[in-house]
Amino acid sequence: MRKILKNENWSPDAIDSRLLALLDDNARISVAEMARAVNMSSPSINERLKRMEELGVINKYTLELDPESLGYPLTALVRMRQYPGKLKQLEALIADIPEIIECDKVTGEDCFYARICFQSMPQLDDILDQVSALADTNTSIVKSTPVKRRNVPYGFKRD
Amino acid sequence: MRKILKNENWSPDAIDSRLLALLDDNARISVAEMARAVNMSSPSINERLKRMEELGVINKYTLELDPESLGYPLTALVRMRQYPGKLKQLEALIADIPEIIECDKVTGEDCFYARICFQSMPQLDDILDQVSALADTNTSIVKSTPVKRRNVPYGFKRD
DNA sequence: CGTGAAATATCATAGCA
DNA sequence: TGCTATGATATTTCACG
Repeated sequence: MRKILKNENWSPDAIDSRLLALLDDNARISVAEMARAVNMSSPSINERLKRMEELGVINKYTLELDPESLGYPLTALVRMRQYPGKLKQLEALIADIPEIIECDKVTGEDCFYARICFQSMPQLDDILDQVSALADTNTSIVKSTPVKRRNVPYGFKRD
Repeated sequence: MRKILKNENWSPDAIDSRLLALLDDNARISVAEMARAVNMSSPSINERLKRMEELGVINKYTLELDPESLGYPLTALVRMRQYPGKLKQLEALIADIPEIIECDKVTGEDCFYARICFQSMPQLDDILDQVSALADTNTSIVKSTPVKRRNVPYGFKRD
């Protein structure tokens, strides 16, 4: 599953799109079942998957875990702006806290946007205390999620 | 893979954690290979997976696609505050734009945080124009991603 | 790119510790 | 919860259009 080249001009055909949809829905579906779904042979499905993996279109097959079941019922979105000279330290701290499940460096006033999942308010407080030594923070608690994380559009071009 | 009950007190044991790690890394790994990795039989691994699926710990097996390969090299994080009386319309619009790959409703001044992937600046402009009819927006462009989206911690409790 | 067929590996279930 | 054994499926490779 190593990316062989940056393919600027690849685009899925109708079959690829359907395969991606099937895998998006359940990445453990068998090749045989996908083959049946699109009326093709298993070997050709296999080749298509290999191709998409090697092109880097498919980054990985993975799990979506339920945070609540694992004891993390709450999520916060935190904007951070590091204090002068603290950038490296802040990046290291962020990478080191497993409850920070995503962090982007952005343009504009706030430098980082982080997504933090937490078990209780005291735990969030503890994490924010650590971060506050290195950055100004602005925290919002997630009340609901109108759009759950989904993949980029992968339907074939019908322009 | 239907969630049977909200299990407040479940927590993975050492074997479960290793299985989750294997699946997190590659959700298409065979049951037999997992069994080998943890020195157990395939049927018992199968049962553990079923249990975690039914408990709702494992939400789904899915794909991680590479946005760039699919023509979406850019990401923006947008904070939105809807205009009076426009909440429902805004939520409908957000759900309808496939380039908005995630959206949370939060406490505080800004009501929504959205993640938008886009192909070009004109496309982002177009999307923001649509949103701007219903809400104030504040947009940041992602420059880099120090922590890529990862799952909640699932190592077994070693307190 | 696609296929069919055959060797190998895997999965699912039943029966039992 | 776990194991072994087994028949049914799935995967993968190959020669070929």
